[in-house]
Amino acid sequence: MRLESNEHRLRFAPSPTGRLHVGSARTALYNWLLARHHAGVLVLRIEDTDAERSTRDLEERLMADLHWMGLEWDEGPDVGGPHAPYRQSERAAVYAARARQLLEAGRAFRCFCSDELLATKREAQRAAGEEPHYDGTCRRLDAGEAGRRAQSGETHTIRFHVPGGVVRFDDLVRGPMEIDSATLGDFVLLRSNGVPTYNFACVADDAEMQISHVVRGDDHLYNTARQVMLYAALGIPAPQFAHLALILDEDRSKLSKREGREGTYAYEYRDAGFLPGALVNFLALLGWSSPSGDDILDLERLVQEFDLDRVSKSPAIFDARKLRWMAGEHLRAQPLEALAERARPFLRAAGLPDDPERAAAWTAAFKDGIACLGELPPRVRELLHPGPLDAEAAAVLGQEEARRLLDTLADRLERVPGDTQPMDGAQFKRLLQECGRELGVRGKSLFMPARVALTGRLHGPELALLFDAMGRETATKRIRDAAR
RNA sequence: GUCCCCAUCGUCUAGCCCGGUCUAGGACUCCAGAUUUUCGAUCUGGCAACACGGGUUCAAAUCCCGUUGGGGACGCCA
Repeated sequence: MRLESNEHRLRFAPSPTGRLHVGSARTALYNWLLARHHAGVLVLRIEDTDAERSTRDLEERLMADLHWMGLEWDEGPDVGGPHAPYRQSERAAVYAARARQLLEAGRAFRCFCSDELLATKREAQRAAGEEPHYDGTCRRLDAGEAGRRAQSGETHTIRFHVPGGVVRFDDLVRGPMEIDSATLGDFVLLRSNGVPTYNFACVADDAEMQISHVVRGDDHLYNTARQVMLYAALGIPAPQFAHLALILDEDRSKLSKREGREGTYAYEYRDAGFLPGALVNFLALLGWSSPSGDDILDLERLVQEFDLDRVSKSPAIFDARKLRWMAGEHLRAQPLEALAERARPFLRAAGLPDDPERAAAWTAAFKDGIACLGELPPRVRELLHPGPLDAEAAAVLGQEEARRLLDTLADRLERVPGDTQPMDGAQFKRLLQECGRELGVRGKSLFMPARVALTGRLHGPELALLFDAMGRETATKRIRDAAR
């Protein structure tokens, strides 16, 4: 049962009460990275003690979102493992045993205070400018008497008897921490329905599952103090803790409070066609930096370089612009074929033809200007069905010289039989330049009319790519139409 | 309100632990130029920060204290 001193057993312990949040995604990523970096183990534990809000469906989505990011776990509810079950709702016996242990040792007590009474007291304390917490009423009850009341069916909770004094622990990112337990108050271990609370279940499970490092957001700092006391009372050595500074929204509030706003959940990035490696890369850099100073890092390098010693103590703001840039970089780093394959579902979903060749041509044409695959279909649609010309574009085609050029070009295109001599973008470009030479047109006044004729717009990808993206037939027709 | 945490360009950060090499480096954004075809693409260049006040020291972004600012926690949620 003893843990090897340098063995790393990490865990990610989400509660299935919502989709995977980007903040949680980062926590999951850091845990995963640390486990992989140290050749350790990652445990996925489902903290579904909140029966009201937890659902199996959300649990599955959570796992799907983690998988999308490329994060795998070694032990968990789906894959099993030596410490199964990995769902807290299935581990009641573990918590009951621990609670009994604490009760018998006099480190916990039964509390018969009602919810309403507690709420009233909290309000009063708050109004008096005190830190609102449990006032210890039932702690003074006689244990035997309390036991009898419980026996007779009186509803009660089990609270931990906070011993007082200063709680100390060494945080791997923050250094030595000291928290005065007087600011904590006796907290609930088991609810009146017998279900454990977060802090209790967490400690019982981390201990049982031999977790060596707990890496989580620093909104848990006070919980860690509670948990450290629990470990002590239980006579179990505590794991090492590392508290991550939170990710903040652009308005500097906790990111996880921005429920309902765009870009809050991991799946939104998947649905928008971001490459998972891009989100992972971005999240990794929100609070950690590579010793190399590089920004674009793939999973392999992340695993190789990641460690807690370069994790930042100060909170980071989620900068959607930088993510966009980074996503584009990852997109462009993909081989064209692979990217086109990934693009097909997005084309299909947009009601566009999704055959491999056309997908490849479109992807080639537009990949430089997009950050995610979801941005591809609108561009393809516009290519297929150009809108009306704006004044500036119309002016380009209004030029006499441009018309003559396009007319010549159209003649050439029509003269070469398509089936015997297929033509690609590069050849088209040569043909265009040939026409230009004959008519004495070059530079902007050569390429711009062709661009407008083909797309109806002044800006866009390179002409050769555009030609390939629409195909010879369409291109020829558009050049001819524009020449009239 | 009480307690805790944090503090380098607008943003992510390097440097801070082991003071001098920092006239503070990189990246995103923005701006300019270049690419004798455009661009939200590419390349090059530029703007831009050690929150403030005290110490300590020959010397402080780096160490200490305070102020200010920001964030978090104060549940039978996690």
